[in-house]
Amino acid sequence: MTIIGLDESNRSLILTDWLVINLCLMNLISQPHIRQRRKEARPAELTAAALELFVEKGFAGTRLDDVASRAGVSKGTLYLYFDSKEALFKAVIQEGIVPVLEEGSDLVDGHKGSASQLLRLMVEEWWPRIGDTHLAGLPKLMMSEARNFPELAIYYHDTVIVRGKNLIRAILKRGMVSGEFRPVDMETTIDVILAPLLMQAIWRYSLGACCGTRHDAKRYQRTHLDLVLYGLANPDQAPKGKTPK
Amino acid sequence: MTIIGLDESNRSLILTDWLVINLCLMNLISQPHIRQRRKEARPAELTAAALELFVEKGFAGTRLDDVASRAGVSKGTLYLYFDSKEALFKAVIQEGIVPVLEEGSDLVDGHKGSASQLLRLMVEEWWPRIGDTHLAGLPKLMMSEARNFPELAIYYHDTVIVRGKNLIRAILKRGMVSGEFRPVDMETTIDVILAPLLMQAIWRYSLGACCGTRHDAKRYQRTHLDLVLYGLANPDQAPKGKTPK
Amino acid sequence: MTIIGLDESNRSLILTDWLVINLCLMNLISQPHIRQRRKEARPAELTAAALELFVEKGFAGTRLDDVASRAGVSKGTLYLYFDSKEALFKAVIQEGIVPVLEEGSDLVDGHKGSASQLLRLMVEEWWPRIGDTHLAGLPKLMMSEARNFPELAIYYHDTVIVRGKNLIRAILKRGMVSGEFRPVDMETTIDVILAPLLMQAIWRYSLGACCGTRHDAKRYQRTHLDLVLYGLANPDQAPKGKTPK
Amino acid sequence: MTIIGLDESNRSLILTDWLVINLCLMNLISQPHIRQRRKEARPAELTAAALELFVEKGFAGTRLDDVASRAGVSKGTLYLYFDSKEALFKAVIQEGIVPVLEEGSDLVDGHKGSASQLLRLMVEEWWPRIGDTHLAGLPKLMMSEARNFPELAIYYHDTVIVRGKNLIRAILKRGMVSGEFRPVDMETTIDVILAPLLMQAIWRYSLGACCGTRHDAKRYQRTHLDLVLYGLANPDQAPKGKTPK
DNA sequence: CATGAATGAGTGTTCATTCAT
DNA sequence: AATGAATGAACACTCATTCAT
Repeated sequence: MTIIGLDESNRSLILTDWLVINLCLMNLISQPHIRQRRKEARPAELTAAALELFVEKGFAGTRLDDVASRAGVSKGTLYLYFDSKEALFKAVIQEGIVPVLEEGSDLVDGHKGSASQLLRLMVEEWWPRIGDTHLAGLPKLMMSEARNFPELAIYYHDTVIVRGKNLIRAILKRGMVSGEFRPVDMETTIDVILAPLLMQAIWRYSLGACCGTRHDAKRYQRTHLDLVLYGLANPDQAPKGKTPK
Repeated sequence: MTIIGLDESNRSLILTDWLVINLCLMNLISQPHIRQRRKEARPAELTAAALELFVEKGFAGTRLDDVASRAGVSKGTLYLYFDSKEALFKAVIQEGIVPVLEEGSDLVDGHKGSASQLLRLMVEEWWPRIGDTHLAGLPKLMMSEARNFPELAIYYHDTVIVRGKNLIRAILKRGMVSGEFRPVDMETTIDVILAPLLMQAIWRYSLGACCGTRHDAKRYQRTHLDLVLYGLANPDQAPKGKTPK
Repeated sequence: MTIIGLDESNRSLILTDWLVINLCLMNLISQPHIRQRRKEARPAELTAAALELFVEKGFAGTRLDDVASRAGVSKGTLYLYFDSKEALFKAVIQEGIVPVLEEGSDLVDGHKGSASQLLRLMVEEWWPRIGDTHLAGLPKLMMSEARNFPELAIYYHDTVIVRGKNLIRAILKRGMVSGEFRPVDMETTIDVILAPLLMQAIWRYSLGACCGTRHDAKRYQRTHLDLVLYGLANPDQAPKGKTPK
Repeated sequence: MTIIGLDESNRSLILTDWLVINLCLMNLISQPHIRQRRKEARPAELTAAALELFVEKGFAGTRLDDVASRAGVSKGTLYLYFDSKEALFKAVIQEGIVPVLEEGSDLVDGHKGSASQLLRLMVEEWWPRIGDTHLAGLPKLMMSEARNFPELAIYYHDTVIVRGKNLIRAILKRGMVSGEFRPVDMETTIDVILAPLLMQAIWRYSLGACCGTRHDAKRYQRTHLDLVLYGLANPDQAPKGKTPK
């Protein structure tokens, strides 16, 4: 196709042109720029397709044929970019977790208001940036496959979980220092606060996809925040009878 | 059976006869019992083995050979009791969910004290009865495989999830009626309260099994309860400055 | 069951009786006469069941489970009488071919009338004695499995085919000697005469069992005989314009 | 395709260019052709191998491993072309029955001579075209497996048997109309005439393959024709004392 | 004798991986 | 770079055979 386009604009090719062409063809038809652009997009297209299928069927239940055809390429092509199914899996995980936590960190560092406001901000931002994204499939995928890929699980843990918890820890610490939050057991509180967020993501890609009584994400988060902020509120300081903000 | 019939029709046997008979028949009778017991125990042994492996590796990743050998039988034997891998999976799920929710329901109905105490009781009982059991693998398994077995997911949802939520709903309703809990959005609150429990179980059989910074279940639950009860406490009623019990 | 019947008629058993009984039981409950009779019938019941199934599904396609349950026994019992599936198959063949050819031979030897009449008699007797019997399944079975059991095929060939051909040969010879039949190539004629009989049997247990436009066996045989006798009739001798008898 | 498009738009290429191109591309083009040819030939190679083995061992007794290795490929390759063992079986049957009956029909329609000659021609042609071919295994295979594949048996019946009988019927009708043949029962006569042909094919792939006293096909057919034509000859018309031709 | 639970070798089928083009 | 035909190891499932009872 490419070649046809190329020669359609050169109806009077002479021998030298042909030699050039042949040289190109001998390189197994080297790809012009349009292809080039796609070529760079390929890995991302493949991991995107793979993410969806891994999340849906699990690692072992996913066929590379399906991944390839969902990405619009042949199965062989997949192996140009990934050495094995496992390598693809790892790429899916690693690609999925890179970007977001940086922003969270910036958010925390740059924030000027109260810890409550910051926590609210974090939770509210989590939904559009992760929870409502395909990225939200990652937690479910990682939970499902952790024991089949322990090293990867550790990597995920250290890169995502630990850093996510760091964000919450920073907020809690700030709130407790300022007296806005009552003193609580730090580490377990972090887990308890995060659990509903994670469960929401996991649910969405598991039971929620089957027997979904439509889930109102916004309401769920509002309730979550409400409960957590109430639960953290320092009774000695906060004005009584008022919802903590 | 034959033997039983035989002694029922001979009521005039005296002790010595029985000794003779018993000695003679011992190797005809006693071993069948062992066999019998084994035969009846087999399905449970197999589903137990299967549960462990399904939870660990996922459905597709589990080899029936492994299930069989973990149960101490050959692969063929497995097929005496289950028609297919899928049938085994379904049996694992169904067998796992039968027993516990009844007790929960009784607990709620029979409780005399405050809603807070009841909620505390529920959460505290959940751990030894489910969370600390192999049954706790079920949520993780179901989350992982829901989309591969949608009908089963619906069954699980209706049988376990819905009924579990009913328990919490009953408690919340009681507390809100009595004024012990402040008014909150019922349905989402239920989910938010349950999420940390479920996450704890899921975690235990996923990332927790790999990168477990030893998880202190008791402390986690104490914090969870603390946060929830604080968060639900009715500020108009509860004595200020005091941790809700 | 047997035992129950036995002790129901002896409500006042004393010790010695019990010793006798126990001795019997130690022999693993020796079988009374009713059983005995069945015991002798067992092999025949089993081969009968096996014949049907082998004919229907072929050797490899037949499950011993099915054979046993069609004969009303358990699979283990089958192995009390036959060492292996192959042994059962051989028994089926051997049992099926024993009886009939003797009679044919007697028929030929004792016959006084014309060769035509004898041939007609043979063909007509073939139907009720073999063709309309389960035995007619044997040719189909043997054809199907000959190459899987060459030695058995040779045995069958020598025992059935050769002897069957001998019968026809004797008749043809007699007819040719007497001038009733015109001279023909003996050996191939025998085959050509037998072929429709065999095909009829084979058909019945193969395509005829599926897409049977109801097959009128009598008419088929009449036509066969008619064609053969016409075809063999000696034009120099037979009264012209008259159907040969 | 690319290459073709390329040269279509370059009509001014001269011979030398083409030589260059051909040399360069030779290893890009010529080998695909070989592949292509193989790829298209594969199904036929596979069904050919399968036919042999199915005829020899029966459907259930044939291992796909053997089919594949007889065709010179691996077992997996077989599944690129056939969905299942059963699909392969059906392909074997369907592929085997397509071609020959058309010719027979043409033969009958175009024939000018006597019905006897036509019948002789049909029978004589049958041997080199079918009887002496691997196709002759089909009847044996179909007989053996009819009851395991009833729908296929019906298809075979309607496509092969019925049409084969139509050919004979047409000949008989012609001969009876012309007075060449005496009046006989049409339908059963067809069967009786065909039976020796079919038996010959079946025999060849069953007992004949084991205990073959070498079978003289030509002589067998001559006798068959001789007997049939004598048997059909109209005594009112045919010159007496003369073998019908 | 009779049973049927247990076995494990064998086979149909799938699918990750390779490689010639 | 891309394809897809080919491979073969792996696994679900079957069934002839054994054996404890």
